[in-house]
Amino acid sequence: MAGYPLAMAARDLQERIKKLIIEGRLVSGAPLPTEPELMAYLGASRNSVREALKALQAMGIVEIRHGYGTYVGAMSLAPMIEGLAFRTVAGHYRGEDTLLQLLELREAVETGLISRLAGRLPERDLAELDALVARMDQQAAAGGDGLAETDRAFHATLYRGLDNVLLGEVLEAFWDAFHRVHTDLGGAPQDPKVTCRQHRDILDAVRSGGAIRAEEAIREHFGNIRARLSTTDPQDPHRRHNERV
Amino acid sequence: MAGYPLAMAARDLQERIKKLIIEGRLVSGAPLPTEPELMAYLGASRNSVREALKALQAMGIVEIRHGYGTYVGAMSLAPMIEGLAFRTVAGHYRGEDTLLQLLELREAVETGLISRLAGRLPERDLAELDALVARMDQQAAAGGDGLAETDRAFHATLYRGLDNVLLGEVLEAFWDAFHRVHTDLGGAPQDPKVTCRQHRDILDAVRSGGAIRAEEAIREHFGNIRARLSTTDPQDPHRRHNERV
DNA sequence: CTAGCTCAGTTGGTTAGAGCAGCTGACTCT
DNA sequence: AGAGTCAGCTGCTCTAACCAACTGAGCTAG
Repeated sequence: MAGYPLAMAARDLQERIKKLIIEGRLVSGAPLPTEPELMAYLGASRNSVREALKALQAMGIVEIRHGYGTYVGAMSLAPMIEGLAFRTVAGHYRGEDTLLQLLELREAVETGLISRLAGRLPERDLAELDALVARMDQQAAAGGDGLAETDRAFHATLYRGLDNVLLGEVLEAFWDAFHRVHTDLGGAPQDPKVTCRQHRDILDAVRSGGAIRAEEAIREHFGNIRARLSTTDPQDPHRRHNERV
Repeated sequence: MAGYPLAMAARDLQERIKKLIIEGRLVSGAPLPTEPELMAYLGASRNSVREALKALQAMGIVEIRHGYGTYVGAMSLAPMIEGLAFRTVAGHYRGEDTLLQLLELREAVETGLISRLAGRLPERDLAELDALVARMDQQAAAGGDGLAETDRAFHATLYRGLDNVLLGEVLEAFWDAFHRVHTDLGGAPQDPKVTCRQHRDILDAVRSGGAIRAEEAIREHFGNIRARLSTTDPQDPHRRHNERV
């Protein structure tokens, strides 16, 4: 309609919108043109524009707010979590050990990284970790509410010391994906007390500076989760099925 | 239209299609219902169904082939590469050191993992790595064509020894994202000879079993790439701009 | 004068129907 | 029997209309 090759629109539309963001140096949250404006600019129908936006939204590149506008997305790793989670669940229901694989991925990466942290964490982070373990204790003593969130925070805070935002996000994404699939599949929750003690062990090891001891602490932690996994992972994963995928 | 809540269609459509895959135990490549069939099954218009499919396609969950049908996707980490690459490019053009961050992510993870491989790789893999380094030598002597692909294969083969398919895919995804962004941004290619020697060093270290030496070899390799990065990363990244992304 | 409500206008969400484009497989003509 | 053709599936794009969510200006009541 506007002098374009008249074929293969969809794929290109996404690229052109991306280009718009790149070349405009747009930061997350910056407003994008409205749908009618995009139609004019891209020379495509409303429909095609919307399909492109939907795809970009799925990748976290744009954010669409009904009745408000379209904006540059947060570009978090949320889509990656989504993808990993689905992939894991789908594989699981076909009888593959994908959840275990995901756990091993976390274990491999975290054991590899923990030794670089031993004895190198600033007091400020250590104090924060202390507080988190303390809270964990409380939550474990009570029903165990909110324990997962504290666990997440612990790992996040731990690897913040590596001083790489991206790395931190990736690890959080792995944690999220695992946790989400685990609960969606109705996996058995950990024993709060054991989990708590293991986190304290990790913190102690990192504080005292022993790289090898830290690695062992992490490995034991994951070993515990893994044990729980296999006890509740019968051949027929049909048992329970949540709405969320 | 078909007795459904009459609101909030789009988001749910994706979930329902996912559910279709999960509950059908569909493997990658299995055919999905056609658009008209999905319209009937989901009780939504063509347009909404297509938007949902587009989003799922962007996540690698379905694959759409024009004139042929819709199929369950490969669920590879390709979307994650896409997302990472865009995020990196966008940040770069806003003056952030995202490419360096991505490289450091790779370095952190790979240095963490290499020690677990030292002395543990089966002879079969070592031989394959030998062949790859040899090919690298050839390609370095010639113009340097195909060197990148060999580099990729080297890293992929190396971490195959960790015996976790998912981990291997994640590392490959990081490699792909970095390589793609680096070339798209017109970064300076490595010195083929240096790269070649460093890969041989890594292989030697892994073969001889020295965990620490292996780590050092990896670190030196990445240090080299990093040095190249900073020499060609002026304050104004405007210099060149590719079509892709 | 201000606090709160209302409503018009903007933005995205959904539907409908028509026609275009790529692929397959059976049918036909040589 | 083989090769070309065409009917029919498939997904792709467009147009046009209406629905639904949100904002903000303006009005009303206190």
